[in-house]
Amino acid sequence: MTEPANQAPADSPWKPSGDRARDRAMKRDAVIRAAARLFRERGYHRTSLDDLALALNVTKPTLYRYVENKEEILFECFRLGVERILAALHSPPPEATTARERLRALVLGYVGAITSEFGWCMVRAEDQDLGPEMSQAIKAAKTEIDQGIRRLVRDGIDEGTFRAHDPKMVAFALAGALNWITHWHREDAALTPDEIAERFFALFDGGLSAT
Amino acid sequence: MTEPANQAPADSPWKPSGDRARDRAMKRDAVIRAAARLFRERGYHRTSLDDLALALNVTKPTLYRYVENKEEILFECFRLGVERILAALHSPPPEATTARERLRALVLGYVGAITSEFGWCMVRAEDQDLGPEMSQAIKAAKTEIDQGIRRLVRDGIDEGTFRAHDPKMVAFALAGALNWITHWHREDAALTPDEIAERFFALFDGGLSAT
DNA sequence: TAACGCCTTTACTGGTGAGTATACTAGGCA
DNA sequence: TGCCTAGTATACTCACCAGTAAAGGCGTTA
Repeated sequence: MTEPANQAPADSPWKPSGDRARDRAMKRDAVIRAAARLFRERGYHRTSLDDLALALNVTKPTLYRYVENKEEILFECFRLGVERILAALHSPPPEATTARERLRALVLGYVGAITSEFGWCMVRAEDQDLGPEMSQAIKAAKTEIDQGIRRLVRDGIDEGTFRAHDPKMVAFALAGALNWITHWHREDAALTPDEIAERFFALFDGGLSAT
Repeated sequence: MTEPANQAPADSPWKPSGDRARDRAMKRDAVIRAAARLFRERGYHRTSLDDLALALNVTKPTLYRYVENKEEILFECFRLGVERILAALHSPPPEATTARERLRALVLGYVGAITSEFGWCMVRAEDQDLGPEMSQAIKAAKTEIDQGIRRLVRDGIDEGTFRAHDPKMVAFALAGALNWITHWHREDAALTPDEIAERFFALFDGGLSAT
């Protein structure tokens, strides 16, 4: 997730003092996180860079030292959120051997990501707001997640753990239910992410499990 | 849904010829529908009223004869979509007696509404884009739907038809899965709305049903 | 034909917000 | 001491867009 703090060749006389590079990275990170929070509160289009700068106690031109443009901020928010989901998908805990257990691990990780400050950006960010390359990257990540869920469902059916449902519809339904959490979790945070995940899993598990 | 065509007192000499009033209503309707399609394609903020006017072969000031402002257009799109869902919720077919059957009817109606041209507006329209009264109305409608689903689930549990799940979480999961359809149905319209509804219902029914 | 009202257009205003040119400040280094 | 660089601020430009003022057709009615 975080890049190595120092990208200059080690022997370069220009090597920044290290503190500086770390400062820069931290500041950039603060920009992204503050933006994620504002986007979640007000939406992308209703958040101006002046608003964002104000929230960080700086002015707009300062932001541009850490970030190319507004699009890049949105994209980074998206990326940071989605990476957590991909991690949950591709690195299930070693004790999760059956498809059912791997699905449970995925749901736990997914809910964690979606309830993070980046959840909104992952779900509500519209591809339209991004240039073609970034939009493409987002679409690819979403496809990867979708295919991963479908495969999990298919594996479960092959194993005999799950009833024969249409994997595509199950994947869509599950992703939808999970993504929708961003719409209600802020106002209604009665449950912790893990509690939500367990209940969602129980519901879908009941719908999938054989007998 | 449609107002009486003529709101002037019947004895008024100003009574419009009837055709005129019908024309007006049809034109207004065309504005709303065209807007719904554009919003779905490009998003609300990326659709200018000039775009909308162009799509209708008129110019922007013309739109303002049929509509107060851009907000009202969005609100109407939302309203038209949500009314279908409320209808499905409050007027289940008479043969649907058990909670399970009423839930199935709701899912069918919900999917129909969400796959309509107004689906996008219902789901993606951000309250933030609307003034306080309209935003309030939208929130009220959403709450009504949410409470309706919860009650349906609770009824099913009371009847013994459904297993004991947390009704709130079930309602959130179901609404999320259904709302999410807008995100994939346009590009992936391999199934008809009714087919989608049946599969979604089967999945949730499996998750809910006692044994 | 004349007069009225409805619909539409052309041509504007005003505000907002992304992005930038330029100048100022402070710390590291000679 | 004086220079260089990173970081910041002030003060803009430029485009876009919601909404409007004013005037030009056009059908209907008298």
